[in-house]
Amino acid sequence: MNHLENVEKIDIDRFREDLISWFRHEQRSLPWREDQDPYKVWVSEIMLQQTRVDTVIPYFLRFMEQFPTIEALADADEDKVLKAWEGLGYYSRARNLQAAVREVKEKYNGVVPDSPKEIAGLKGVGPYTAGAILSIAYGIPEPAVDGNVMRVLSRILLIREDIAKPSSRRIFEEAVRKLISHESPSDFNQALMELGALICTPTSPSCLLCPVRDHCQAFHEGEQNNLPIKAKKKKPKQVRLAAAVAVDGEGRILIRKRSAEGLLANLWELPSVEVHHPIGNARAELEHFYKEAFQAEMKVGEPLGQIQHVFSHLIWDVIVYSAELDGTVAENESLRLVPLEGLAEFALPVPHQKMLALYAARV
DNA sequence: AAAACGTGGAA
DNA sequence: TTTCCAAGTTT
Repeated sequence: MNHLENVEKIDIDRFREDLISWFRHEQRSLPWREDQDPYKVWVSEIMLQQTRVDTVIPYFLRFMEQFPTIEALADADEDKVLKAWEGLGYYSRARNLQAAVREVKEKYNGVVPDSPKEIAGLKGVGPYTAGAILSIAYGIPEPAVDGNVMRVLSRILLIREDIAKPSSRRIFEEAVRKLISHESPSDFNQALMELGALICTPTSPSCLLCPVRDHCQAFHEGEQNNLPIKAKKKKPKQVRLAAAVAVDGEGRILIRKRSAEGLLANLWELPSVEVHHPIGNARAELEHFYKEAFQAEMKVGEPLGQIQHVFSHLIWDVIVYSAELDGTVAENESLRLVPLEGLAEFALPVPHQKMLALYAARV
């Protein structure tokens, strides 16, 4: 099936003009739109991956204040970068961004490269982000196909591919290559995304306000509410955990740094163990775990409460206990005893913030 | 190709 | 309450 045949039905010159003209009048004022600094464009694009604009804004402002340049970010401690990212989610974005910035500093003399090959080779920069930086920062006519663009073009071009499939992106990239303005690639790409965010929304698109309604084949067919086609995602898996807020004689809480790989990599946490359903003597399992992992003798007290946290692919149900450490625990790079007030210095993921809130409510 | 990888807000 | 999602990338 040739998905691009409908491109031929578009009056491309008028489409570009209607779209870009709308964008120039109606675009939102956003912090990363104040200039075209490739570093700022880059940081904003990474933060915006799978994340709402309103969520990103305060993080972006703080991040640019703390790490204003490629040099500043390259020279920062990873712990500081993760702390700045705390609460944003998908933390590998932060670690990959810093790794990539360090590569730009060393290999490209601190200048974000402007070739598709070089920029796509950077950690955390996939096909979307590469196209976004090239077009927005450098004015190069490359596709930047995100979820917005696939939704908008699936309607305008009446493309019935499942946009949840990895292979679909290629089809939309080919469409963009035919449609994109070579005079204003930045405005064109951003306009497609802005249209998706403001007008051509997932449910109940505002077709009556749409600047390119006349070009939209889904609107013409009355199909705008049936597109895009998108497969449902599967439900997250349930995981039951037991965690302890383990306090030593001086009121300090035992925290540890998570593994460098996988979920919440390199963030700090209250140590926890998975408890398997009916078996569970969670209290005994926790004491055993602390002894094995930290050589810590610990008396587990009463439950402080239970928290639930929903990730994209799993659900944590955590029973949280208070506990008292007997004697000393040897601190090291990834194991620390920290007073409650001192925890603000550490990057803790949201579920562990919730667990700590149960403890903080008692003291 | 499919699964891992976070979070908070909207429908 | 439940589902879906919001400017994706990596493995």
